[in-house]
Amino acid sequence: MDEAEDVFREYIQSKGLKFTPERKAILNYVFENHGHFEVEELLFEMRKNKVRVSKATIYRTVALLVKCGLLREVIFGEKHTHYEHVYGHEHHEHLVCSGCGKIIEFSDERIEKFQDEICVKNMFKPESHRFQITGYCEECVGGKSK
Amino acid sequence: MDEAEDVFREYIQSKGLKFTPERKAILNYVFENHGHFEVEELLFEMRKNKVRVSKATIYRTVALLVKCGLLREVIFGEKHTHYEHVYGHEHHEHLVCSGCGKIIEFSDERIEKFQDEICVKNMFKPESHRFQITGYCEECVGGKSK
DNA sequence: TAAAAATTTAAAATAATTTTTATTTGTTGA
DNA sequence: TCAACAAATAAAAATTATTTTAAATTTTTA
Repeated sequence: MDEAEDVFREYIQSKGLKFTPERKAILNYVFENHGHFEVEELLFEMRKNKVRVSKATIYRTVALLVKCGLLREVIFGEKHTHYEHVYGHEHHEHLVCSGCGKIIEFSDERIEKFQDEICVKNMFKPESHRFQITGYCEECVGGKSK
Repeated sequence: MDEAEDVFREYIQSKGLKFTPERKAILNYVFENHGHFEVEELLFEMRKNKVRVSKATIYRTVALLVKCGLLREVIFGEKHTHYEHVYGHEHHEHLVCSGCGKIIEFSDERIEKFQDEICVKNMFKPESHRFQITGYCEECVGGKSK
């Protein structure tokens, strides 16, 4: 958590921006209270604790956190963006249950090798990848609501 | 193309829906003129040829085409949904260039094996997957505009 | 052909996100 | 210290993609 703050602070400063109380508060909430989250949730969580920041500031700050590599966007098929921690978590992929919305994380070193192999073949310089499997989790198999 | 129409017609009828001229026209444009496309493009293309259908109808029809397995949604990191043909194309994954937006398709049988292995391990019933690599294509490496 | 059902259009509504505008805060230097 | 400049904020308005609504039209069926 403190180290995440260092990374953010450093990024902020390198861009000639300011490490404002709002940015600090958002960073704290992002890294103390959530795994995957959405902007709306974060806002709600902060409001609940009487920490008042505007929605626009959250959107702008989260964008900064993505840019400096602390967060990444994850798209689960809903209309709004989900975010997850990059800092302090090893890279992983997702299983998304269409029944109950549950997210199961998994990782496998073979995926990176794969990526490299494919990129070499296509003369492509990879920056990131996303592997996502959609289907039904154990509990939802059988009573498939969709 | 004709076969795609058969699939659609069959689906439509199996659901007790109607194979209207609008639906037929949209199907034709989807399968004659496009690889990847967006609703807005499709609308534009049809208007250009004086084929008049409302945007709402396109959205509704495209959703039907997804449901019956002729199309699938692909998310490239933009705010609007992209669609691609499933019918007549084998399954593939995407390399998305952040520089110029180019999409390179690739496929590899190992990915399906992988999926199955991971799903068994997690007691998950897969329905679909998506593997996408973001980065820079040959031409864009060097002059990285982002 | 009349009545019911489904579909269409166009406009309004919605949802997520971005932009604008006026205000606030922080900093700088005379 | 205080004007003046830059950056950041809140709140509201704007935007974009998509969905819904309501009214009109088409199709099907009895």
